[in-house]
Amino acid sequence: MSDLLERLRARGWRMTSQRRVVAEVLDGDHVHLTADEVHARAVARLPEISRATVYNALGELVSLGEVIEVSTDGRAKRYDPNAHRPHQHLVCSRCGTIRDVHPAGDPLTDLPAEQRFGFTVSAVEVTYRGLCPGCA
Amino acid sequence: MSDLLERLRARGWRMTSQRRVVAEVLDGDHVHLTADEVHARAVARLPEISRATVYNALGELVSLGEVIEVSTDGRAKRYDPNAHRPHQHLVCSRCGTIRDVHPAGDPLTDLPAEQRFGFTVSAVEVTYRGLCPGCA
DNA sequence: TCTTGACTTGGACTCTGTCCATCGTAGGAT
DNA sequence: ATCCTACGATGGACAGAGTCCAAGTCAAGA
Repeated sequence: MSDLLERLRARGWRMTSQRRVVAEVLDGDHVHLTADEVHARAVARLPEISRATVYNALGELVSLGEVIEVSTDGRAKRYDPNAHRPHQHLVCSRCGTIRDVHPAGDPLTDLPAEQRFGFTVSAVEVTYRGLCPGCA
Repeated sequence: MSDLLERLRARGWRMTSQRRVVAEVLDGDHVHLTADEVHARAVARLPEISRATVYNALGELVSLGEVIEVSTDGRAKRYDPNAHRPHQHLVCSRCGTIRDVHPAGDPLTDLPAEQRFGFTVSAVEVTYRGLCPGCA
């Protein structure tokens, strides 16, 4: 069904019912679930799936570049399946809602050479914080 | 001695030996210690100080706006006393070193209205990732 | 110096995530 | 269709980071 499952199979990812469920749970836009939330939704479809398996599958999806790990609050990491289009996050400070945003321009070039301290900069994470319409 | 202690006292922050030590440990530029690191350094000066007290003091310094909480790695939060000048962070992906950087321009204005989903955006966090000179 | 409310303590507890020995199974080989 | 086996799943113990609480202590104003 989903491209994600197709891509994973094509890359030789051994398919199990557990992995399929985890990948399916992560399908969609503006999805930013914690590992426990993924586990809870997976259990709804496959009651005996364990936490360790969910953590394993998430870790592999991240390694494969199919899912991005996001830590917006210093608590649980969240998993974002929108990995194929560079984007940033807009987070509500009250309720924690997260939206993906796509600003113009490349934030990487915003850091002038004299501010790089000799670092080789290869990525930028940007998090916009504020209140969502429901919490304002 | 430090402005920080003066400001805290002026704002009616009840001064104790424990709080003084925590504030002193956080003095300086490019300081980004975890709570446990702050505790370890505090213990060197005040052997009986407890972890809970360090957490309490750090939490209050953050509430007072004197220290910024930074989560760059999804592990322990780090505490940055450079709270009075807006800045961003440059993080080494290998060794974890953190530098404060001050790019030109206001990153808040980079997010166009049609990308705000009705949010009232009030802050931006930017983390540049790469390799430091020692790890490159 | 006294008093009192705020601060500190340390241990128990929660949450998030990792590790490991054992069991089960996907998928290639026959 | 069946068999094999290496890879994946399981769940319980463990670890790291942080919070909570009841009891004891102390800073600072009266």
